[in-house]
Amino acid sequence: MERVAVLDFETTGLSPQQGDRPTELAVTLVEDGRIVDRFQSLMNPQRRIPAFVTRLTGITDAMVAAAPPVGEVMAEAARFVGTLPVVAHNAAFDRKFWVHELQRLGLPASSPFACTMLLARRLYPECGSHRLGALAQALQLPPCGRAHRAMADAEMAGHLWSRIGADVASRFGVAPPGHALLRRLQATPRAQLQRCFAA
DNA sequence: TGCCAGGCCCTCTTTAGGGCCTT
Repeated sequence: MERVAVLDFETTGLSPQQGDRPTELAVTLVEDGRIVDRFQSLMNPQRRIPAFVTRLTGITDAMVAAAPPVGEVMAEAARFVGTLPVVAHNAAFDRKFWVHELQRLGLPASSPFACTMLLARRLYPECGSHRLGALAQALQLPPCGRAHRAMADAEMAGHLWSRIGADVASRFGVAPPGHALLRRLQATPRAQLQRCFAA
């Protein structure tokens, strides 16, 4: 499979439009089913992290106080990702923070995003939950450490992306599918999947 | 403590409502 950048944000909340900002970003570069490179950094959001988010992620105000500012980390991450296509779990969430922060810096943010959650809903409807951790358990993906930390989740999503590619290749009898084909698949109603690959 | 937003998907739908998923 082609090289992609799988990313995961930890943030102060759900909406950059409401003032929420990233506290941590991890990126794994995945190629042919393997993680070939990694980027990770905490960042200082310059606002308090809600208590329930700290309970969820383990990331505290003290941890990010000593971290570089968001803009510095995002610029470095953008260089690391370059022109690679991007993958994330529930990509709509990560994409809005990626675009919002890069636009603040005046940097381009036009990378296409593929979503492992939308793909998993189509490919694994028998899974009761399509949360990242539940999918990793159901599909017996390799263990990745503490959930809800950026690198663990980026690695987990990378393994899920590789598994999805392998399953699409075997289920539909196609060569290892690329990012563009899987983006087309994630936007195709389940009942039309066979037609998608026959095209 | 649990909410915030927003896109997707399913159904008791389609001129809508509610659950899932991300932090």
